[in-house]
Amino acid sequence: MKPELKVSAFLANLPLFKETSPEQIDRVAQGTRVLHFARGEMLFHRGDPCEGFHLVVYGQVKLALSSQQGADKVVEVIGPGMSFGEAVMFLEKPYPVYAQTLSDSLLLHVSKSVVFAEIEHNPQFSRQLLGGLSRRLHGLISDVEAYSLRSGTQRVIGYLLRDVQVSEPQGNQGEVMLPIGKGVIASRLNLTPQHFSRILHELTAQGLVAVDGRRVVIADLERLRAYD
Amino acid sequence: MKPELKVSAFLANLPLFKETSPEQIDRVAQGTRVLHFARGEMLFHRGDPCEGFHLVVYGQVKLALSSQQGADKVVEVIGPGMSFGEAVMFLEKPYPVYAQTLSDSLLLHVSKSVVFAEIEHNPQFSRQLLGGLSRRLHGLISDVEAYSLRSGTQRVIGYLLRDVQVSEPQGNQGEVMLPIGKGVIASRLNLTPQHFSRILHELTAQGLVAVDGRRVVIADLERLRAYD
DNA sequence: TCGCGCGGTTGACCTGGGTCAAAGCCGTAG
DNA sequence: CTACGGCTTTGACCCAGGTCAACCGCGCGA
Repeated sequence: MKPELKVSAFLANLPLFKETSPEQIDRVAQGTRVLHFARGEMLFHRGDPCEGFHLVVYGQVKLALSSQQGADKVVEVIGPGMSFGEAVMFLEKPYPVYAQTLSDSLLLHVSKSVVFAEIEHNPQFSRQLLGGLSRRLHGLISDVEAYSLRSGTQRVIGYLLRDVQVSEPQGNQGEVMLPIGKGVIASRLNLTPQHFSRILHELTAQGLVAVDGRRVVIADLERLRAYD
Repeated sequence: MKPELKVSAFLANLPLFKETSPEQIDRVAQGTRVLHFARGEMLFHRGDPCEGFHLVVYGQVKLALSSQQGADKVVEVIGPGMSFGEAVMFLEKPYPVYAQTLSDSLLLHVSKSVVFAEIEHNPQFSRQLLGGLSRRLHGLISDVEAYSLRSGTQRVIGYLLRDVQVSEPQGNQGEVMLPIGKGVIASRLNLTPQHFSRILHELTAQGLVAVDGRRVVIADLERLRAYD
């Protein structure tokens, strides 16, 4: 299989291109590179210029801010099927965050020029982009909401409830497999690792959850939702 | 002057439409209503469905989150020439924030349908929208950065430095006229009014600024920038 | 097998900023 | 002029969450 075909196939499977015709996908594929990164590699630093946007085929990428005091803050964790960096592409500014893989990852990089060309004569694509940016924006709004008017415990509960797999329908039990290390989740939730650990401990003490490594069993979904 | 002409004229003067042709503007004007609000009026509540987006001709609008405990959090203050609500338009979700005027305001409301129609055959317009959303997104990222890794004092300083008018070029003095009440600014910066007041007091005590009602004189721009 | 390193946990202590309460400080409508 | 209501400030106190430091436990490479 030729590399370009593989790229087209990858693109076609991504949500962003689900309404895009094969010919259009082929055009985009012309400006797309396949990238392979090992865990912990840096995709770009804050301040780097932006040449396009990224799509995750498999693996995980964290977007984070770093302050001069060495304290980092994870803004977002990007998983398979998701994209990042579109917004930066449309401004004349450098990246405001850095990006680093959390596990070995396969990414696609779509160049700025082909995106701009596609916008020019493909309204579907524009709509998809607008939808994607809007979704990200909403996510950030709810992050701001969480950071400003919810306690650490409430943020942790919110995080667990978002990803919970309910065991039986209408059941009061559930389970979450944490997809990433606890330190990363803590930072994502604006907590120190210590504080995160303590919150989990406290929830355990109250019989709401049971933690075993990365596996979190929700013992009382009802009470967890009602937590004030 | 016919109302539609007035609408077209308003639209033509807004940044969002600066690259848009008169015919296109006229089309958009078909789906645009002029709205007048007195200070303190509610434009929409959190949870309301979204029928289009808003543009501010004159006046000020705050976008804010309200929690059940009655504590509100101002997400953004929108001034003349700026728009809001575009992102919500592209999702099937209701407004995540509420909007309220901070002063008597003249707004335009552009209906969803005319925006979607325009996207269909006007790539310039799509690009403008993408640019606008991207700018908003960047703003939110830097808000998140400020909230998570900067102290209250640093956020206040950042706010002052963003809007400062330097008296003489290369001067070490400057001045800021606060455009809105201190309580609103405090909330915008994720501070209580009390804390905000104390910070200003502290900066005054250190000889960095002088506060007189809504007028803030920056006495030592140098040292204020270097504040750690 | 051992040792080392990293991610996570625990404990003790501290502080930035929130809370509650009361007192100015205007501007405006009587 | 006066009184009332909305901001803003001040003071006293408190607590969620951060900091510093030690420790644990598991996986991995030599």
